[in-house]
Amino acid sequence: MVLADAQALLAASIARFADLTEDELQRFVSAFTPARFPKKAMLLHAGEVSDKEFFVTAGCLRTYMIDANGKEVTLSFAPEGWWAADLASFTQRMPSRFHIEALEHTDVLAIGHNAKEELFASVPRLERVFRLLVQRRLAALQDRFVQVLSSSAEVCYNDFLVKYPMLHGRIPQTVIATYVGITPEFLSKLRARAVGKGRA
Amino acid sequence: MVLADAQALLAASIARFADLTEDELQRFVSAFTPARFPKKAMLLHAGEVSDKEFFVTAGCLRTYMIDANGKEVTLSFAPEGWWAADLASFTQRMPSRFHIEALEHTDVLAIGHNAKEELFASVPRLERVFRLLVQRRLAALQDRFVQVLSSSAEVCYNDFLVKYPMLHGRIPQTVIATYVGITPEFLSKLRARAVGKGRA
DNA sequence: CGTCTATTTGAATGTACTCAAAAGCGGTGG
DNA sequence: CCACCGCTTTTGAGTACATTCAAATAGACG
Repeated sequence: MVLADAQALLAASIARFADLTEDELQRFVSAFTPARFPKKAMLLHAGEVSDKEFFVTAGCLRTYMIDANGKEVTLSFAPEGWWAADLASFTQRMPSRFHIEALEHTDVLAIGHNAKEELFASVPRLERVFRLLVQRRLAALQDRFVQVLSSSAEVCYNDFLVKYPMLHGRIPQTVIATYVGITPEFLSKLRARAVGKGRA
Repeated sequence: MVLADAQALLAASIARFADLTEDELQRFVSAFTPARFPKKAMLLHAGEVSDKEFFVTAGCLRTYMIDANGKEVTLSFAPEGWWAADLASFTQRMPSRFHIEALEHTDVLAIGHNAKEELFASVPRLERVFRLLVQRRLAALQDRFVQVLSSSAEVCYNDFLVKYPMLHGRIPQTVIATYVGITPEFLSKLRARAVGKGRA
């Protein structure tokens, strides 16, 4: 993807939240630095203090953690047009509990802590934009949380398919299982059952 | 609780996030209106557009929803010093998916949508403070989410006890069960087992 | 006390897990 | 071109965790 296209995607994703002037949008976009990562690259290791927020313009990132039993738990995927970051670590300068990994060859626009603070100083209205963005993420996580707490594995898996249709066939089932919160073996059995019921 | 004490609690809870002047703090606190609710009062019904954010100064609120199968799922409790609100509904003016209920006779300081916007206009730095507050809530929910997805019911219940020690004995077990994500019967069995292991 | 609701207990069932092994699939070298 | 390797996915048997439904018991409140 050409850099200008990536920047346009970023600008579009933020423009929904506030009426920014051309100049403000320009300053916003140019605060980000492009970067690309090969498949399996680790963009953040648990224990590090995160200094980047990533906006994905191509490929896909995964944010996950290792639980007390050594099992991976996937918090979210970030395909094109989505954000990935450990905000707690980024904002509060504390060690991250999450890993961020490239599931594919992935292009991002990244912004560091200092650049973000300077951006806020330069365009104070963005403070509000980012608050709204974080609130959306909170609302989205609330949804997912309530669903996991109240639904069967089958429902959660179907929800993954609906929520991330663009990831169909791009992600190994072992990884999807860590998102749904089940074992890969059981996910395989769910899929077999779904085929029997007439779904591909 | 005397109003002044309640306001002091609110001021203290916000002062951790930014160095505000006396004047700013004063404007912040006086944007809130005190209110009190009897046990079982509904502060917000799902389907309504939420127009209040609540800061609890005495008693306890519960934020929950009814899932597709008609079961209650508790997102969070808000005892003294905690916040309760459906931010998605409040910010985006959309129908709430959550109910907010008083589990006890509860005193709050409440702020409506207009008052909050005026407050932001009057003290722009608060925009940042609220962003940080929301980020904390997001981080807290991430923790809880990962735990629910990766831990047994027993671990989740113990975590409730650790997280909300001040609620010990104040909340019916049927409600705690909706927080942990299990049936009240099974929670009872967990407790029986814990007693056998030597815990009260 | 009696009534209402909350909690506990028990038996049968279902959902998802573990462990083990087999099958599929893409790449690589002979 | 195919035989083999390593990795992912599937299948199966046995087990553990949690649920449902039903009934007994305990607490709270008038």
